[in-house]
Amino acid sequence: MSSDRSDPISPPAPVQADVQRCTPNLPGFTCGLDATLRVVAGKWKPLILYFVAQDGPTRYGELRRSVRDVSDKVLIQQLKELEADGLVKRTDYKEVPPRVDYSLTPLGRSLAEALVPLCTWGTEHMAEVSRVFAEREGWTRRGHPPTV
Amino acid sequence: MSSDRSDPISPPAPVQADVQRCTPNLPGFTCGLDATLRVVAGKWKPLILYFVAQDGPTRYGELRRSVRDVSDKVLIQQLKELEADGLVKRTDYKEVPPRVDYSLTPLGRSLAEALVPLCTWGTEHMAEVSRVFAEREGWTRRGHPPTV
DNA sequence: ACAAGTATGCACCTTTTGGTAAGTACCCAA
DNA sequence: TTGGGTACTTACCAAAAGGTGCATACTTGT
Repeated sequence: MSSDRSDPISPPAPVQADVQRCTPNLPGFTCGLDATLRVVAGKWKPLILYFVAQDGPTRYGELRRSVRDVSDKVLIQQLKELEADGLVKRTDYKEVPPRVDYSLTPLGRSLAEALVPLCTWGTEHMAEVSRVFAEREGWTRRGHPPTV
Repeated sequence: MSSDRSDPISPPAPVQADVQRCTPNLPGFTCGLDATLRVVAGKWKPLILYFVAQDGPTRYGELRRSVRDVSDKVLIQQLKELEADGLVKRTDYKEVPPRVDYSLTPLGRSLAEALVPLCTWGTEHMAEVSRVFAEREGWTRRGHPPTV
């Protein structure tokens, strides 16, 4: 027991309290962040939300062309999940060459707003991140994402 | 050709301009959101960032116990990536029973702050999300995440 | 002496995710 | 008639992501 754990080198213990503690629980998740992550997990979901938030009701084909490099299968699939999670609303106009569009529900809109800081952060630190990524690997860890 | 595209059913065209448009480009990514997502992608990364942001320098074992259900392999791996991306700093005290701790770099701290709205959103809408998830599937799509 | 804790590394394997390509049913323009 | 566009669906696959379990080297507690 000789040693106290007081360290010779350790930093001045920042103790940042600016980031609030998550509120624990509810049936499924353990904290807010956890809940959010489950809903936005999916390669294109944040982008989709962002797109629709910007453009308002968006037709499938339009979305398809905007979210570059996404395949039909996956786009549809993610849209379905977003719909099932109550974030987007699908409107089928029952027209003869099919016409469908997607818009955000109030819930989806609020999530899109919560994504803004992430977008801002990325924009502000893109140079740094870019540099780090560049020296690390052979780029494009896998055909890289869209254009928003 | 008969039809103008004015729709019979469409909603009042919300046109939400509150969500700003992403600033296009830089070598690798296409927008800020894209850049951010690449860095925080990983099942436990946001949680790790959040944890360390709250607790300050955190020892490996401590983190391991906090981020429940994560395996050593993956935790280490994600920590390495976060370190390589300049978000966390690893400090090895070179002591004899190994002692190491992880803390956030300024960059990491700023990201953690950008995550706050997501945490808040999740907390506020946990009930809704929870309900939807509940009726959808056999719960725990895969042993569910941690406690933060 | 032996179990446990410390911070990893490594081999192997399963799950998840995403992608490709083709098909559907219907319309319009060339 | 052929070709293109609309909004999907399905079957089949490849790759990424994550998990399990064992090993290391050394110390402390029992």
